[in-house]
Order: sequence, then structure tokens, then C-alpha cells
Amino acid sequence: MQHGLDAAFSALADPTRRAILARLALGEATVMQLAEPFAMSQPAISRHIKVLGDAGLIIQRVAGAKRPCRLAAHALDDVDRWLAMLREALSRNYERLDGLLAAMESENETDSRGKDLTCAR
Amino acid sequence: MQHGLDAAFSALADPTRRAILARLALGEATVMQLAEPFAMSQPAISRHIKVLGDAGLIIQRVAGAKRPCRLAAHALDDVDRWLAMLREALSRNYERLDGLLAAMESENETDSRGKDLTCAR
DNA sequence: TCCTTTTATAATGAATCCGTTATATAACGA
DNA sequence: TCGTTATATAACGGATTCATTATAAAAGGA
Repeated sequence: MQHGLDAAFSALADPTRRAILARLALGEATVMQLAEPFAMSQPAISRHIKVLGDAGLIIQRVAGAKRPCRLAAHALDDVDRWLAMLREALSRNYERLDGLLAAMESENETDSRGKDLTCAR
Repeated sequence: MQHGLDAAFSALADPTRRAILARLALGEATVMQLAEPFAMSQPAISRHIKVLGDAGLIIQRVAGAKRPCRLAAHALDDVDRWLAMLREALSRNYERLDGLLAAMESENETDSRGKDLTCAR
């Protein structure tokens, strides 16, 4: 079993697939329309579309022989939730660094034991 | 040459690496500290750390024999920028659907030419 | 100096990924 | 019904990924 985030992030890791998503950001498109800009065989594009679908990033409807794709409404929900956690940590770290710099500015001599944070360049 | 987004997203695609990032969200940690929770060899962890570093998600400083890691300040900048584009498209699509539903509610008969949007289940 | 700790690198093998071509299937249009 | 269009699937090969074990190197402490 593979975590949904695994599928989502590795789907996003491929430039062709990101280009497909960017194209779909402009609106619904059939497989052939999606394939057109690429110097790549149709089966290769179909495969990418399958990967994007399995990852929950896009959905396909059936319209006769065509299978138009569009972005899935909640495509990025899980990804966003996970990244929000990291982002929050980053801003927390930034505040901490801010505090550290303030401390260094006020008192020039810090005791050099404790969790070493030396040469933090 | 590989796009930075390729590296970032495929770094994020691995659950071990995401766990490492989650751990680093709590603060700086050495390689051994990062390896500790995992039933995995130390070289495997070193490799994951290298991938995260190459993707610009973490940085390492040298402290004697140790190489403490922390989250890179601008780790998610590119990823965020790219995802923001998609998110914007998604909300635009949502608004469009909203408009469509409103239109369907007011007038029941739509001309059936144009970008087919039939049987959109 | 010697032993230990911490980390990185090399060699290797299995699994997965990404492209190809060939082919199947289903709908469309004449 | 027949040929065309749209898409999916299978089979395959090469590249990459992810783990392993073995080993190297560098710093620390006795």
C-alpha cells in the first residue's frame, strides 16, 4: 500500500505531468489535446494521465470515444495540508533565528555549552 | 540538467524523507538522530539526506564529526509558487462551476454546441 | 596513540519508472 | 458496414531508485 502523498508528490515530480496539469489549469482537454505539445508518443501521455488520475490529481469523464480530463477539485488538499506543516515549522524557525539575532545583538558573550549552534552560516 | 521542481517533488515523494523533514520541523538534528527512528541502515539515511540537500530542502553544517541538519529557509519557495498556480486554477474552476450551476438554475435550456460539457458525472 | 563515534562512499542487486512499438477496443461518420 | 479517430494496454529495454553490506575517513576521548 502506498500513501496518497507518495502518489501525489511523485506524480508532481515529472515535468511532463506538471505541464499537463498546467495545461489543464486552462480548462478541460482531451488526451490528444494534451499530447499535442509534446514530442512523445500517445501511449506515453496516456500513461502519464493514468498516473495523475491514480494520484487523485485529475479526473476523466467519458464523452463518446474521448476521455476529457480536468483537474480534480480536491487534488491538492492532502499535499497542502502536509506542506502547511512544514511551512509552519519554517516560519517558526525564522522567528527563532530572529530571536537569536536579537539576543546576539544585545549581549555579545554567550555561554558556549548547550546545543551547539556555532558557526551557523 | 534537472529542474529544481523535479528534485523537490521527488524528494518529497518518499515517506522516509518526509518523516525526516517532519523530524527537522522540530529542530536541528544530527544524522544519527535522524536515523534512530527508522529500521534502516545508516548509509540509507545518509543517502536520503543527500537527496534532500540536493533538492535544496535541508542544509547541513559541520560540527566536528557531526553534520547537523536543518530545514533550508527557502525550501518550499519554488514548490509553493508552482502549487499556487494550480490552486488558483482550481478555485477558478470552482467559480466557473458555480456560475454554471447558477445558469442551469435560471434557464433550463442551454444550446448544446460549444465545448461539450455533457454528462459531466 | 589507539579505540570509538559519526558520517560518507562504493559496489551491488532488486524493483520501479519512463519511454518505445505493436496491438486492441470502442465510438464516429460516411 | 468500413475506415478513421481516440484511447488504452501489453511487451520490452534502459535508466534510475532504494535498500544492503563493506569500507574509508575524520574527529573525539582515554
